[in-house]
Amino acid sequence: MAKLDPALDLAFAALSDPTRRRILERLARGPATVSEMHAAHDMSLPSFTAHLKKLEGAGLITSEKTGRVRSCALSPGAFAPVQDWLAEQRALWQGRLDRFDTYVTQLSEERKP
Amino acid sequence: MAKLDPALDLAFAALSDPTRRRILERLARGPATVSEMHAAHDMSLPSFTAHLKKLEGAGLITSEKTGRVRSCALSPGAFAPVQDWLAEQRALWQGRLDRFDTYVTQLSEERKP
DNA sequence: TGATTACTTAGCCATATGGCTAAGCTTGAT
DNA sequence: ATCAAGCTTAGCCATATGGCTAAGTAATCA
Repeated sequence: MAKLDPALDLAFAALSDPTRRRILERLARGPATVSEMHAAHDMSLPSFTAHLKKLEGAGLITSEKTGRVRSCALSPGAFAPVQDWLAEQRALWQGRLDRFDTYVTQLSEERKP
Repeated sequence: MAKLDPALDLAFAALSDPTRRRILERLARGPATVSEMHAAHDMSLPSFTAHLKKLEGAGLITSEKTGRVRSCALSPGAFAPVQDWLAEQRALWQGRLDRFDTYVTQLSEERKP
Protein backbone atom coordinates (compact mmCIF):
# COMPACT_ATOMS: atom_id res chain seq x y z
CA MET A 1 0.00 0.00 0.00
CA ALA A 2 1.28 3.43 -0.94
CA LYS A 3 1.68 6.06 1.73
CA LEU A 4 -0.55 8.81 0.29
CA ASP A 5 1.38 11.16 2.46
CA PRO A 6 0.11 14.39 0.87
CA ALA A 7 -3.48 13.42 1.63
CA LEU A 8 -2.56 12.78 5.27
CA ASP A 9 -0.68 16.07 5.43
CA LEU A 10 -3.75 17.95 4.24
CA ALA A 11 -6.20 16.05 6.41
CA PHE A 12 -4.22 16.43 9.62
CA ALA A 13 -3.47 20.09 8.89
CA ALA A 14 -7.16 20.73 8.24
CA LEU A 15 -8.04 19.07 11.53
CA SER A 16 -5.53 21.12 13.50
CA ASP A 17 -7.73 24.22 13.64
CA PRO A 18 -10.60 24.49 16.15
CA THR A 19 -12.81 26.49 13.77
CA ARG A 20 -12.49 23.77 11.18
CA ARG A 21 -13.20 21.02 13.68
CA ARG A 22 -16.34 22.89 14.75
CA ILE A 23 -17.41 23.03 11.12
CA LEU A 24 -16.92 19.30 10.78
CA GLU A 25 -18.85 18.67 13.98
CA ARG A 26 -21.69 20.72 12.58
CA LEU A 27 -21.66 18.91 9.25
CA ALA A 28 -21.63 15.52 10.94
CA ARG A 29 -25.20 16.35 11.95
CA GLY A 30 -26.18 17.12 8.37
CA PRO A 31 -25.53 19.46 5.44
CA ALA A 32 -25.59 23.23 5.83
CA THR A 33 -25.09 26.37 3.79
CA VAL A 34 -22.15 28.72 4.16
CA SER A 35 -24.24 31.48 5.78
CA GLU A 36 -25.91 29.10 8.21
CA MET A 37 -22.56 27.92 9.46
CA HIS A 38 -20.97 31.33 9.39
CA ALA A 39 -23.67 32.65 11.73
CA ALA A 40 -22.21 30.52 14.53
CA HIS A 41 -18.69 31.91 14.14
CA ASP A 42 -17.52 35.36 15.18
CA MET A 43 -15.38 35.92 12.13
CA SER A 44 -15.60 37.70 8.80
CA LEU A 45 -17.18 35.77 5.97
CA PRO A 46 -14.03 35.69 3.81
CA SER A 47 -12.02 34.26 6.72
CA PHE A 48 -14.71 31.70 7.31
CA THR A 49 -14.95 30.58 3.70
CA ALA A 50 -11.17 30.22 3.65
CA HIS A 51 -11.59 27.53 6.30
CA LEU A 52 -14.24 25.82 4.19
CA LYS A 53 -11.85 25.89 1.26
CA LYS A 54 -9.18 24.18 3.32
CA LEU A 55 -11.56 21.49 4.44
CA GLU A 56 -12.66 20.91 0.87
CA GLY A 57 -9.06 20.92 -0.34
CA ALA A 58 -8.30 18.23 2.19
CA GLY A 59 -11.20 16.20 0.88
CA LEU A 60 -13.04 16.30 4.19
CA ILE A 61 -16.10 18.10 2.86
CA THR A 62 -17.81 18.66 -0.46
CA SER A 63 -19.84 21.64 -1.54
CA GLU A 64 -22.11 22.62 -4.36
CA LYS A 65 -23.51 25.94 -5.35
CA THR A 66 -27.17 26.16 -6.25
CA GLY A 67 -28.24 29.60 -7.30
CA ARG A 68 -26.38 31.93 -5.00
CA VAL A 69 -26.26 29.51 -2.08
CA ARG A 70 -23.44 27.06 -1.44
CA SER A 71 -24.35 23.93 0.45
CA CYS A 72 -21.70 21.88 2.26
CA ALA A 73 -21.64 18.30 3.44
CA LEU A 74 -19.18 15.88 5.02
CA SER A 75 -17.35 13.70 2.53
CA PRO A 76 -18.36 10.19 3.48
CA GLY A 77 -15.36 8.14 4.52
CA ALA A 78 -13.11 11.18 4.47
CA PHE A 79 -11.55 10.32 7.81
CA ALA A 80 -10.59 6.84 6.66
CA PRO A 81 -6.94 7.61 5.73
CA VAL A 82 -6.45 9.36 9.04
CA GLN A 83 -8.04 6.58 11.03
CA ASP A 84 -6.13 3.98 9.07
CA TRP A 85 -2.83 5.66 9.83
CA LEU A 86 -3.67 5.83 13.51
CA ALA A 87 -4.75 2.19 13.50
CA GLU A 88 -1.47 1.20 11.89
CA GLN A 89 0.46 3.06 14.56
CA ARG A 90 -1.53 1.27 17.19
CA ALA A 91 -0.75 -2.06 15.55
CA LEU A 92 2.97 -1.31 15.42
CA TRP A 93 2.92 -0.31 19.06
CA GLN A 94 0.97 -3.40 20.02
CA GLY A 95 3.41 -5.55 18.08
CA ARG A 96 6.24 -4.06 20.04
CA LEU A 97 4.49 -4.71 23.33
CA ASP A 98 3.86 -8.31 22.29
CA ARG A 99 7.49 -8.85 21.38
CA PHE A 100 8.57 -7.31 24.64
CA ASP A 101 6.21 -9.65 26.47
CA THR A 102 7.70 -12.62 24.62
CA TYR A 103 11.17 -11.46 25.54
CA VAL A 104 10.29 -11.12 29.20
CA THR A 105 8.63 -14.51 29.21
CA GLN A 106 11.70 -16.09 27.63
CA LEU A 107 13.92 -14.46 30.20
CA SER A 108 11.92 -15.86 33.08
CA GLU A 109 11.78 -19.29 31.41
CA GLU A 110 15.56 -19.33 31.12
CA ARG A 111 15.87 -18.55 34.77
CA LYS A 112 13.72 -21.40 36.00
CA PRO A 113 15.63 -24.63 35.31
CA MET B 1 -16.38 16.38 29.12
CA ALA B 2 -14.32 19.42 28.29
CA LYS B 3 -13.11 19.90 24.76
CA LEU B 4 -9.38 20.14 25.40
CA ASP B 5 -9.16 21.93 22.10
CA PRO B 6 -5.60 23.17 22.50
CA ALA B 7 -4.34 19.62 22.95
CA LEU B 8 -6.13 18.55 19.79
CA ASP B 9 -4.76 21.56 17.92
CA LEU B 10 -1.22 20.58 18.87
CA ALA B 11 -1.66 16.88 18.20
CA PHE B 12 -3.22 17.30 14.78
CA ALA B 13 -0.70 19.97 13.81
CA ALA B 14 2.15 17.70 14.91
CA LEU B 15 0.70 14.88 12.81
CA SER B 16 0.38 17.03 9.71
CA ASP B 17 4.06 16.82 8.80
CA PRO B 18 5.46 13.71 7.06
CA THR B 19 8.81 13.95 8.81
CA ARG B 20 7.07 13.89 12.16
CA ARG B 21 4.85 10.98 11.17
CA ARG B 22 7.94 9.05 10.12
CA ILE B 23 9.46 9.75 13.51
CA LEU B 24 6.36 8.43 15.22
CA GLU B 25 6.36 5.34 13.01
CA ARG B 26 9.95 4.72 14.03
CA LEU B 27 9.22 5.19 17.72
CA ALA B 28 6.23 2.87 17.56
CA ARG B 29 8.81 0.12 17.07
CA GLY B 30 10.72 1.17 20.17
CA PRO B 31 12.76 4.00 21.70
CA ALA B 32 15.63 5.64 19.84
CA THR B 33 18.20 8.37 20.30
CA VAL B 34 18.18 11.65 18.40
CA SER B 35 21.20 10.74 16.29
CA GLU B 36 19.86 7.30 15.42
CA MET B 37 16.67 8.82 14.10
CA HIS B 38 18.38 11.76 12.45
CA ALA B 39 20.51 9.37 10.39
CA ALA B 40 17.40 8.34 8.45
CA HIS B 41 16.46 11.91 7.51
CA ASP B 42 18.21 14.08 4.94
CA MET B 43 18.00 17.23 7.00
CA SER B 44 20.20 19.29 9.30
CA LEU B 45 20.24 18.23 12.93
CA PRO B 46 18.74 21.50 14.24
CA SER B 47 15.83 21.20 11.81
CA PHE B 48 15.35 17.62 12.87
CA THR B 49 15.38 18.33 16.59
CA ALA B 50 12.84 21.10 16.00
CA HIS B 51 10.47 18.38 14.80
CA LEU B 52 11.17 16.35 17.92
CA LYS B 53 10.41 19.42 20.02
CA LYS B 54 7.06 19.81 18.30
CA LEU B 55 6.17 16.19 18.89
CA GLU B 56 7.13 16.50 22.54
CA GLY B 57 5.23 19.77 22.86
CA ALA B 58 2.16 18.03 21.52
CA GLY B 59 2.61 15.30 24.11
CA LEU B 60 3.10 12.61 21.49
CA ILE B 61 6.60 11.64 22.58
CA THR B 62 8.75 11.93 25.66
CA SER B 63 12.51 12.28 25.86
CA GLU B 64 15.21 12.11 28.45
CA LYS B 65 18.84 13.06 28.28
CA THR B 66 21.36 10.69 29.76
CA GLY B 67 24.90 11.95 29.54
CA ARG B 68 25.10 13.63 26.18
CA VAL B 69 22.53 11.36 24.50
CA ARG B 70 18.83 12.09 24.33
CA SER B 71 16.54 9.08 24.09
CA CYS B 72 13.01 9.42 22.77
CA ALA B 73 9.95 7.22 23.14
CA LEU B 74 6.28 7.31 22.20
CA SER B 75 4.01 8.64 24.91
CA PRO B 76 1.72 5.75 25.69
CA GLY B 77 -1.88 6.66 24.94
CA ALA B 78 -0.87 9.91 23.32
CA PHE B 79 -3.16 9.35 20.38
CA ALA B 80 -6.19 8.86 22.59
CA PRO B 81 -7.59 12.42 22.35
CA VAL B 82 -7.22 12.34 18.59
CA GLN B 83 -8.83 8.94 18.26
CA ASP B 84 -11.59 9.94 20.66
CA TRP B 85 -12.42 13.01 18.62
CA LEU B 86 -12.55 10.96 15.44
CA ALA B 87 -14.71 8.34 17.13
CA GLU B 88 -17.11 11.03 18.28
CA GLN B 89 -17.38 12.36 14.75
CA ARG B 90 -18.11 8.90 13.53
CA ALA B 91 -20.80 8.50 16.18
CA LEU B 92 -22.44 11.79 15.21
CA TRP B 93 -22.36 10.79 11.58
CA GLN B 94 -23.78 7.37 12.34
CA GLY B 95 -26.52 8.93 14.44
CA ARG B 96 -27.47 11.10 11.51
CA LEU B 97 -27.60 8.11 9.18
CA ASP B 98 -29.77 6.25 11.67
CA ARG B 99 -32.20 9.13 11.96
CA PHE B 100 -32.33 9.41 8.20
CA ASP B 101 -33.07 5.71 7.98
CA THR B 102 -35.87 6.07 10.53
CA TYR B 103 -37.27 8.94 8.54
CA VAL B 104 -37.25 7.00 5.30
CA THR B 105 -38.82 4.00 6.99
CA GLN B 106 -41.58 6.16 8.43
CA LEU B 107 -42.23 7.67 5.04
CA SER B 108 -42.69 4.29 3.44
CA GLU B 109 -44.85 3.10 6.35
CA GLU B 110 -47.14 6.06 5.91
CA ARG B 111 -47.52 5.24 2.26
CA LYS B 112 -48.62 1.67 2.77
CA PRO B 113 -52.09 1.76 4.39
C1' DT C 1 44.44 17.76 28.71
C1' DG C 2 42.73 17.83 24.30
C1' DA C 3 39.78 16.06 20.75
C1' DT C 4 35.40 14.23 19.46
C1' DT C 5 30.63 13.28 20.02
C1' DA C 6 25.99 14.64 20.68
C1' DC C 7 23.31 17.74 20.90
C1' DT C 8 21.65 23.02 21.67
C1' DT C 9 21.12 27.89 20.84
C1' DA C 10 20.94 31.90 18.02
C1' DG C 11 19.85 34.11 14.05
C1' DC C 12 18.46 34.41 9.29
C1' DC C 13 15.27 33.46 5.38
C1' DA C 14 11.20 32.12 2.50
C1' DT C 15 6.71 30.62 2.51
C1' DA C 16 2.30 29.47 4.72
C1' DT C 17 -1.48 30.58 7.77
C1' DG C 18 -5.23 33.06 9.60
C1' DG C 19 -7.20 37.23 10.26
C1' DC C 20 -9.10 41.73 8.23
C1' DT C 21 -11.50 45.30 4.85
C1' DA C 22 -13.12 46.79 0.49
C1' DA C 23 -14.82 45.89 -3.72
C1' DG C 24 -16.80 42.60 -7.06
C1' DC C 25 -20.39 39.42 -9.01
C1' DT C 26 -24.30 36.44 -9.55
C1' DT C 27 -28.97 35.33 -8.30
C1' DG C 28 -33.56 36.18 -6.32
C1' DA C 29 -37.03 39.19 -4.85
C1' DT C 30 -39.83 43.53 -5.62
C1' DA D 1 -35.06 47.73 -13.54
C1' DT D 2 -33.50 47.93 -8.98
C1' DC D 3 -32.11 46.31 -4.81
C1' DA D 4 -30.67 42.90 -1.45
C1' DA D 5 -28.64 38.44 -0.39
C1' DG D 6 -24.97 35.33 -0.62
C1' DC D 7 -20.98 34.54 -1.57
C1' DT D 8 -16.04 35.59 -4.00
C1' DT D 9 -11.81 37.98 -5.11
C1' DA D 10 -8.06 40.96 -4.15
C1' DG D 11 -4.92 42.83 -1.24
C1' DC D 12 -2.87 43.82 3.18
C1' DC D 13 -0.90 42.46 7.70
C1' DA D 14 1.10 39.83 11.68
C1' DT D 15 2.63 35.62 13.20
C1' DA D 16 3.95 30.75 12.60
C1' DT D 17 6.42 27.13 10.21
C1' DG D 18 10.20 24.72 8.33
C1' DG D 19 14.49 24.98 6.48
C1' DC D 20 19.52 26.55 6.86
C1' DT D 21 24.44 27.80 8.92
C1' DA D 22 27.48 29.03 12.52
C1' DA D 23 28.71 28.94 17.00
C1' DG D 24 28.19 27.14 21.83
C1' DT D 25 28.00 23.58 25.62
C1' DA D 26 28.45 19.38 27.98
C1' DA D 27 30.05 14.57 28.21
C1' DT D 28 33.14 10.96 26.91
C1' DC D 29 37.38 9.10 24.96
C1' DA D 30 42.46 8.87 24.06
